[in-house]
Amino acid sequence: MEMVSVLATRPDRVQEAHEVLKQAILSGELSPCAPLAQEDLAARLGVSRQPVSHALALLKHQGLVIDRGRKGLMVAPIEPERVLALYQVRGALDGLAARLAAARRASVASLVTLLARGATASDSGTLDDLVEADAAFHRGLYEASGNPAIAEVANGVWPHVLRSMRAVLNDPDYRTLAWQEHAAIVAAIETGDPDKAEALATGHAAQAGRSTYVRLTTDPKKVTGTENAT
Amino acid sequence: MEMVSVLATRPDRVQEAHEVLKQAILSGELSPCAPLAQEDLAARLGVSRQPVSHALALLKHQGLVIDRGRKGLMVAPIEPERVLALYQVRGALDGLAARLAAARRASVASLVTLLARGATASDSGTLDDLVEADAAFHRGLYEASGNPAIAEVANGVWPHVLRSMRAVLNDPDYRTLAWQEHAAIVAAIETGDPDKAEALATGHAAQAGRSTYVRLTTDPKKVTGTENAT
DNA sequence: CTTCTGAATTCTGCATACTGAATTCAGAAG
DNA sequence: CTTCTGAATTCAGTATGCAGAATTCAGAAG
Repeated sequence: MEMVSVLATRPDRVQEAHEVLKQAILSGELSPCAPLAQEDLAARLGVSRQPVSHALALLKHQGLVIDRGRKGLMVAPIEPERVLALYQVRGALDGLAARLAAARRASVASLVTLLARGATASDSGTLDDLVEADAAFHRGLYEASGNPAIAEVANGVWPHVLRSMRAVLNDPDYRTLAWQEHAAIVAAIETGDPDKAEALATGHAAQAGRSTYVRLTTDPKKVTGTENAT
Repeated sequence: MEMVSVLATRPDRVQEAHEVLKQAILSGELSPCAPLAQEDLAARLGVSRQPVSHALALLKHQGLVIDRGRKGLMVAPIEPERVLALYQVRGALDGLAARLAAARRASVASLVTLLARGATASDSGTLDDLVEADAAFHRGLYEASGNPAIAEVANGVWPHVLRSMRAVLNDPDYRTLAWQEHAAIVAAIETGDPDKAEALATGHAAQAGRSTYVRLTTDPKKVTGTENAT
């Protein structure tokens, strides 16, 4: 007789710290290159240093936090070249997902819904809404592929992408283009054209990568912030 | 005046535990579904439970270790479907790497060396040599791509691939085929044919994935072991 | 002989304490 | 005024200790 506490599931301090810190980094609340002192973070989160240490180790493994010589850790800087490289990888993953989805004639119902949400967010949403709508669409794409490993691997890439995404989504022109491309991908999937779907998805990522790269190298001030968040 | 201890670099107990446990899992020394008790592992490694706990958290994040209900953790089982899915992802990454390498006309000198090593290992090497030669070739491919993000992301995939690789590499016929395909990829890169290089690399991964899948579903005994290692 | 109940055992997660190293600041020498 | 040396401080890593939860085993009831 097992009493699996499906309810009353406590969020695990390590996981909680991990999530909070991750979000803080992704949202920019913790600026790139911001120093990360275990004691300080532990105090802010109301826990001891131990779970914080665990969480930082996870973040380091993810590449969101890097070793600063010996002065402990710091939030990883956003390097345009690295972001570009990651967008290329994302392109390969998106391409595979789109190809598989088209090949298996996956239902595009949920993707269409996500397209609608994106259109709405594109017009009258906050920046956070836009970012979330974009991420949600791509998650939907991964799901439509039927290959769960794609989403798993992509989970390691997206955090880095999200950090720089705010920069491009500020551009209304890009927003429109992005969702047109999203729609085209869905159309190709619905048609059942794997080659086209893959090409469109890969091209979309390449386009997004280039736009982001330009933004990052043009407005370096947007990513060079060094001040701490409260 | 900074005294960076480039020398006398102590391996960090957490990192050490992580590496040791990871290797133990990859080599099969720790069988799939083997229970992992912190105390036990700590005693074996001669450290306290803390670094072990950290290392296990990392492994869990990597998917090499999973939560067993409430009975702590256990070595992740090898699920054929999951391996197949991962091989598909690997194919996308390898394809991208090969494409980029061909497009930039990367030097194939190191890859040729790796091919030679593979041929040698294929004839007169141990299983470990074969696995290492294979992994080394693909690392070389990622490096030739000039995109460091590929290797980073692939690092998350390969551990899972390596776990099941021993199964296929036992087959002499497959060994020969694999290194023929490797050679073909290198040739396409040298020729500077991105499309061909990508297709060959993707195809190679697909082939390897299928072979592995067949092996795993045919000889389930090879991956169902439950006994502990000393 | 099977089953239910309760107590002991085991184990993980978290906190606190300690150690060792590295940075930083202060004071003295040039 | 600059620079070098040494001591204090800060901080990460590790170990140990504690508390909560769950499993398991033993004993009794049916």
